[in-house]
Amino acid sequence: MVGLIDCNNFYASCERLFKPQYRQVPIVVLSNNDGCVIARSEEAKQLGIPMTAPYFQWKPFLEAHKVAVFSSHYELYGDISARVMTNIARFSPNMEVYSIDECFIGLTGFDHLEGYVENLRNTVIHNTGIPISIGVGPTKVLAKVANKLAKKAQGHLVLQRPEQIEKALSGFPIEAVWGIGYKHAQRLKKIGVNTAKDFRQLPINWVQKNMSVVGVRLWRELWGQPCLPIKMIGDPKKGLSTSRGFGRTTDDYEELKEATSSYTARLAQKLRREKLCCTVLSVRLLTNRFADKEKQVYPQITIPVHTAANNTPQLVKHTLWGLEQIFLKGYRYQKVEVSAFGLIPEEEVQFSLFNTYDGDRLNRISSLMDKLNTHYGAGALRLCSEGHNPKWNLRRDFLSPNYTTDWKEIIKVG
DNA sequence: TCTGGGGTCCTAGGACCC
DNA sequence: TCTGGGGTCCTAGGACCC
Repeated sequence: MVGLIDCNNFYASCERLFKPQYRQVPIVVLSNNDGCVIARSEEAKQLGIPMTAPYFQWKPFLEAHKVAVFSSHYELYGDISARVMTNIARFSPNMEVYSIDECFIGLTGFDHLEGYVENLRNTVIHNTGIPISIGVGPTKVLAKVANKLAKKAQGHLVLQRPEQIEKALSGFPIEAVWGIGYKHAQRLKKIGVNTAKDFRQLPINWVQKNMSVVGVRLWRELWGQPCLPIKMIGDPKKGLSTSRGFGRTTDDYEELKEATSSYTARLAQKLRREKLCCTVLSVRLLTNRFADKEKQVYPQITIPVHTAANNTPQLVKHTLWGLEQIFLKGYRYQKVEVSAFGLIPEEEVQFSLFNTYDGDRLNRISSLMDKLNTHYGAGALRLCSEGHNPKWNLRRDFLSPNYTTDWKEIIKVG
């Protein structure tokens, strides 16, 4: 048996944790750049605010209904997440942290599951203040189903007996099944498949043909045959990327250069934090997909890095070269995306036969920059090519304090 | 003016090899 | 007249997730 635990309205719950005055009020949390709504408290959902509602469009509504608005604050959420996961870990030897607010636990061989998960739930809520829900089933996909149903019930649900599972699936909308996205849901509904039970009744050949092995695994999992194991050790990262909309569009090459430099610097920093070097970089420009009258282009380039690196100056040199190759005049761009692939641990870097750059020196410069930026604040020291006063710094107008990760901002009582 | 950002996995098709 | 077959690697694109 598998349990899926997730935090209810996680970001909103985190914001609420240290602000009792927001316990009963609707809360929304915005994406980077305060672009759109990515988390809502129960009260905000009741008001009918949809996920990814653009903030600028919904601002009047939010104000009218006195909805508390927060910018996303990943330092805080990451820290609270770690607390929740540490608490859960004590309840199973087998745990996969699936995302910042979700994890699977192995429960095979456990007795009295109902009571066990109820106790788990109460303990986590008591120790962290974050509300959670638990669903248990014979497979991951069924645990997901149970979890969704648990939210509507008393916070935990165990699906075990076949007739119990069948009943749950017969009322479970196909688009709510984990792994069925918008496209597949549309296609399935067209042929009369509206629930998880309907999907399970489809001939497996049809599923294989139309939805590949991914669909087949899903189908089997719904029949209680585990195809998705609990992964205790995360796979090594395949890639890292930094991408961000400008909050407007631009056709100015110099500005795109600054944005590319600045995003590459962030990417390099992320690599260094993870002690990884990359052997491949990619740069992509994107026009504004919402401007349907304008011509859309998404030019992209993949750039080899001959000696794996993670120092800022060298990576910037590569991405700026890439930008030069793909830049098309006459379009208004809305976003730059810089990614790193072919990641290898710093200590395993092989030097290229044709190595011509002074890696050591550049690495020392980068680590010095990291130190100074940690001390004086992000962006205190940066490359000239990042520009003087970048207009694409994150907009975070509604940021809450670093309650748990900065002594200066610790909450005061009394 | 404004519409997230960071990931994963799978497939098809092309290039290349012997 | 005939124009292999089996393999690998890479890339682009699609679909999905939180």
